[in-house]
Order: sequence, then structure tokens, then C-alpha cells
Amino acid sequence: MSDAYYLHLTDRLREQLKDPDAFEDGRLPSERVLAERFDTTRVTLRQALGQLEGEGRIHRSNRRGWFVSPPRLDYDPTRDSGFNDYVTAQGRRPRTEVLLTDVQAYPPAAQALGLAAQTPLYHIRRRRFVDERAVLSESMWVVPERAPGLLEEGQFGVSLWAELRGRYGLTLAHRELRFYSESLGEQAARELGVAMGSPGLTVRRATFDEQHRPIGYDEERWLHNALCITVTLKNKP
Amino acid sequence: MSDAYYLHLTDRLREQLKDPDAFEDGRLPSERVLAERFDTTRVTLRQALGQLEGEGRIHRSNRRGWFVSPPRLDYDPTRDSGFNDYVTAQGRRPRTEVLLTDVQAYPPAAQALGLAAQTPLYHIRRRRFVDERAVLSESMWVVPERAPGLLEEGQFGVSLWAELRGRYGLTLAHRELRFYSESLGEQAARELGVAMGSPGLTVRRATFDEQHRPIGYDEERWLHNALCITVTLKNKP
DNA sequence: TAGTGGTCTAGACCACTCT
DNA sequence: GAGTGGTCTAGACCACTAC
Repeated sequence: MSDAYYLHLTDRLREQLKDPDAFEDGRLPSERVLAERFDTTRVTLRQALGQLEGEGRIHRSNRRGWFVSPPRLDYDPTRDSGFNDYVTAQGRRPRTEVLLTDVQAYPPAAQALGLAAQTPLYHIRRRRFVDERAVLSESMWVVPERAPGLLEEGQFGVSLWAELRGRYGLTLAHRELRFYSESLGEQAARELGVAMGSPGLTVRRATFDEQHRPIGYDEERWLHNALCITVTLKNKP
Repeated sequence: MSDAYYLHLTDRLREQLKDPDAFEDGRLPSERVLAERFDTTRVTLRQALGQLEGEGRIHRSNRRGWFVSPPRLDYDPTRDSGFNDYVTAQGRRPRTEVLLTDVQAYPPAAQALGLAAQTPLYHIRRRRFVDERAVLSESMWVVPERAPGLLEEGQFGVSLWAELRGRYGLTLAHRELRFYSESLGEQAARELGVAMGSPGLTVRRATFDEQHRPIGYDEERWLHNALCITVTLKNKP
């Protein structure tokens, strides 16, 4: 089965991808051009592109084209250092857009925090970019009692955690993280400018203070090949 | 774009999947049958199946068919409790096969452990099952000085970490973990009985003792929808 | 041997982006 | 308006699994 033609195409494309300068603006030729060049149909060519997408080497922007993927971002979700900090530290350019702030009940957040399902929570939805590529769609819910007035004044473009620490004196003492691989749903796909069903990685995080009182909960939807999650642990848990 | 026909198919199939008893042995009807039932072609039907696969609801076994996926396994890679233990604790049935043991140099392992690239290491390759579904293909490299004679006597079907702790008195004090989403390569796909390019999740882990001497390194390739990685942290790192 | 999914052809139309 | 990827048709043959 290793002699499928689309696998030959992935081999040849992989070879070409080793020289990133071969593609202007990191953009691949159109599917029709590639299909003709390799003397095959778009269906087969797309199978090869899908394979390389799964490997994390290329990605697509909805109806715009295929692009060479940059190296994955290293991301340590156990730290509350800001997105801007670690993106910059890796020589990349961060940007954040606030899409929405409101007050809403969100049962999954409430459950993770041990609250009643209909508890109203501050809600902030953001979209984050690395080198002007949208890689992360994030929703954060904060317990209002822990950060009264947060929505009125917060600079959400910067680190929300820094805000919680600095302005409200909160200590993030206890964290429960879950991550899993799941394709992107309609909303996240739209916000990230990719086709629905594109591969994604989800991070959910519940945070508590020293007295184990709930602080907040967030859900992050990443483009699957944009990141590598890194965790370093001393001692046994 | 939300009115694509394959999305209607996913909706209808999702509905049917809510009643698992509707499928004998958790097996879906064949692609040809489903395509006819929904009055479409196999190409479109497969697009719908691929979508549900990405969502983690169904999975395929190479050339055997499509199956309803069981709930994800919760997995905490920061603990060295054995696979058998946490699978059993979740009411599932674990099984392990040893595929290979040998001595080899593996530069990525050596690099992660801070050793010379060509350092010979004990190597153990295993395949692990949950409820008789192969979900994990794993390679482990151990520094020979830390566990002399490991390959001669080890019971690799049980916990390798328990072996290292019990027989060699090793303390796993420091761990460096990396995980990322990446489609399965040829070897892992074959071992897991899925098509090459199927979505996967990779976990890499380097382990050190209290003196920060390297103990071992392992690479795990999971079926992407078989697990949810869970990490709980007290205090700030 | 029958049935399955895996691969592939040669087209077509549509929704969207770019300029 | 030109070009792109997204979706879809109606077939075909092949490699492999299960019996």
C-alpha cells in the first residue's frame, strides 16, 4: 500500500518544502497547477496535501490557498506567563484581538470550577495571532467575585493573568488541565480562517487559589500544527 | 457553507450515534450501504465519516470498517502509575504486547537526555490495547547504566516504571514532557491497524533522577480520539 | 470468495478571496 | 472578474479482511 501515488506526491512535495525559499510568501502553487504538474487529478493531489497537513508541514487558509507551516510554537500551559511573552521569547510576533466580552453562564465552566451550572461568569473571547497567522481561539470565564469590575477596565490584549495577579492580588495555586485532539468546530474554524473540520488541539484549564476557591476556566482551540505543548515537572505529584 | 450536504450527513449520523445499541458490535454499515441510504456517493459519504472521525466519535480499522468510538481514556503522563492501573481504574480492560527489545542508538532520545547521539540504549517497543482496541504504539529507551540487565529479565507486559523503581531503586524526580498533534506515520499506523495518515497524538517524555542523571526517554503514538490528557498541578512551577 | 475500505479518474458547479 | 479552494458526481480497480 506504500506505493499509492499520493504518497509519491507527498514525498516529492516534502522534498521541495525543505527549501522554503522555493515558495514565494510561503505559498504553494494552486491545487490545479500542482495536479497538472504531477499529472493527476485534484482529488489525488488533495489527498497528498491532506497528508502533509496532518504531518504539520503545510496548512490552508480557507479558500485562499496552501502555505508552508512555520515551526511549532512551544507552549507551557502550566505557566501563566502571557501569550505575548512566550511568543516574543521565541522570536515570533504576537497579536491579540478581543472578540467579545459579556456575562454569561456556561455549565461546563461551572462544572469544572465546582459551581452551580447557571452561575453567571465574566466571559472574554479572544483570537490570537503569531506572525499574523491566527492560531488560537480562546474563551475565558472568570468568577465575578474574584475580580469585580474586570470587564469594565481590563486590558485584555495583554495578559489576563497578569491583570488578575496585579490588580486583584490573586494567586493561581492550583490548576487542572485537560488537552485532547479534536477537529475544529464551526465557530473556531471561522475565527481561525480555516475550513470546518480542520485538525485542532483543545486545551481546557480550571484555576483555583490557595484556599482552593475557583478563579476561572478557559478553553483554547489551537490549529493543530501551530504548537507543541511542553511541561516540565520537578518531584512526583 | 454550512449547508454542504456532507454536513447534513454528519448531523444525521451523529443523531444515530447517540443510541449506540443501534449498531451491532459498535460497527457502522459499510460505506456503500450508507452512501446508498443517504442517496449520495462514497466520496461525499466518506467526507462525512472523516468529519465524525475528527470529532472523535467514530474510528476506522484498516479495511475492516468504521466503528463507534468508546469514551476517551483519561491519561496523566506526569504520573508513572502503570498503564494497566489507570485503564483498569476507569473500568476498561488493558492489554500489552511487547513488539521488540534490543539495544540501539536513537539520536532524538540521546539529545533529550543530554547524551552523545550514538550512545547505545536499551530499547523496548510495545503496543497497548484498551478493550482489545490497539490505541497506543510506544517506544522506550533506557540508559543501560541505570538498569543493567533490564532486557534479560524485565516483565514488560506490566509497568516498566514499577520495574525501574522496584528492581533498580530509581527515583523519577524530573520529567520533561512534550505533546503535539501529528498524523500517524507508516509504522505506528500499521501497528495500530489504521490507515496511514490517521490523526494521532504524540507524547514524548524524558525522565531524570534526583541528581538529574538521565534515566530514559519514551515516545508514545496514540490514536487521537482514544485519550484525553489530564494534568493537575499544585503551586507554581 | 465475497465484502470492505483505500485509491483514483475526469470532469462539474459553487462560495469565497483578491485586486 | 479571475482565481482559489470546497464540494460533489458516477463510476472504476486494487489490497486486504473475514469466512
